[in-house]
Amino acid sequence: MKLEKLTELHKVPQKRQYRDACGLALALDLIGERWAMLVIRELIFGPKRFNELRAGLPGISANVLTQRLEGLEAAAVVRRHRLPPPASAQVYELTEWGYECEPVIRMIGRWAIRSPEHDSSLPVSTTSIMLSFKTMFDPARAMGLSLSVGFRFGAESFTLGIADGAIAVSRGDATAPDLHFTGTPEAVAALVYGGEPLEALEAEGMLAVEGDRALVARFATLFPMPEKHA
Amino acid sequence: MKLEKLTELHKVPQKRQYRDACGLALALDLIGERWAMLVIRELIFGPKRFNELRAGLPGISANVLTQRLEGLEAAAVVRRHRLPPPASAQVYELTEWGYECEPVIRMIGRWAIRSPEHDSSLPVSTTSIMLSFKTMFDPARAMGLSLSVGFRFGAESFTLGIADGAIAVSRGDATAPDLHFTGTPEAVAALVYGGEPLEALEAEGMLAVEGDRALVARFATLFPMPEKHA
DNA sequence: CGGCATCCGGGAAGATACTG
DNA sequence: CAGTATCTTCCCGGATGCCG
Repeated sequence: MKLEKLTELHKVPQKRQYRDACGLALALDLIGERWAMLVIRELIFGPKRFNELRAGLPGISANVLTQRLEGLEAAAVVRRHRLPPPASAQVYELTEWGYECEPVIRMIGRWAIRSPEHDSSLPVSTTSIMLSFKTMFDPARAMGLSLSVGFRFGAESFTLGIADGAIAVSRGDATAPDLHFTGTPEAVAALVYGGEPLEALEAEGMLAVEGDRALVARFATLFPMPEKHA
Repeated sequence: MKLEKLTELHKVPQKRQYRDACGLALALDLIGERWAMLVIRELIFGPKRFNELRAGLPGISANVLTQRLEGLEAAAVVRRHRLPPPASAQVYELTEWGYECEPVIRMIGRWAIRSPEHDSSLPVSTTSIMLSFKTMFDPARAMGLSLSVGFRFGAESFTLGIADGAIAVSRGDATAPDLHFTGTPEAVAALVYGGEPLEALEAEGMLAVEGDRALVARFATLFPMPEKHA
């Protein structure tokens, strides 16, 4: 072991902190590091394993993800479970308090999306697109509508339900959905947010739809983008 | 000019970005850098000059503040004004869209404050304490109450008004307030959030109060701290 | 494969000094 | 007062490799 290593043992790591009683400053100490909020986003719909997280966070490196998970665990935002053998893997899950920052995350996204910088054609994770439905849902446009929609992105599937002007999203296959989409998150985003015609996306093989096509059109209107700010 | 400088001119600065269509990721590109949200916080009650910002952000260095202001200006969150001569100074002000992230900032703080890590005895800026009143205000506890409160922290003064279960805060001296506090933000925090007795704070010379003392006691109950998460 | 440690290069943050 | 210039330190990102 080198000498510097020994001296490192003596100094407390002393994570960079704002040391401010303000709640915002504390929040930034807890979840303000690069990637931290995106890790939380990826866990919004339930526990994930290390490489599932990586898949939803293109560009993060393994060591940084490890550090973030350690930091979020220390902050009591994330909890780590060991799956029983023979799976011998770990899963990461938001704590109850961690789940409570979902409204915050949605509100930040809703604010930012009004920036002229926003480019909805960029890649998007499966969690992002499903979370965006909760963020952008307009209850007024769903008056009297009740439906269930299934989504399949590769091996992942989600269920979205709308009833009484409320929306719910969860992981897993829908049982007898009114609509079902199979494709990429980007294709679904192009349909709902980009105004791409369904026919074009189907023709390119980006998206496959089962269900009433008029209902698809209706569905795509339920998530209006707010106006750009200026 | 050194050779490295010349080569720097050739490479695009290429700010680190998430390049993700998710609104949250965009938000973090815009205001996710260290100190950025705290700069926004400091501007919530109106324009400030460079050194006024520094005063509310203990620990920030001048060059980092310069960079943040440049970044926030590029993101259209902050606007820079040149005051007319002879003042010849600049002020920084949130854009209309920038002001719209106040609810987001308050919500983040409200979430974070439930962390066991929270320490309300740490130093706090004048903006933080005044913003915290808007964040923590409980309309139910202010039923039937209508009052105006003045605050003076050194050269800065604020006015807080409560009426019809709503709260308003602005910069400037209150005209004929029901209560008036003179002292430090920390002393006010100790009274309202720390449960410190008014007498102790007055005896130590931390806080001077004008107005009905029973009303001070009532005022201090209007901002309940949420329970710690676990 | 999943998770973590290590090393390295570049760049952002922090501290201090300095200038118009 | 309002920033720049410079230097150091630390964090991030990528690559590699270890270990279960």
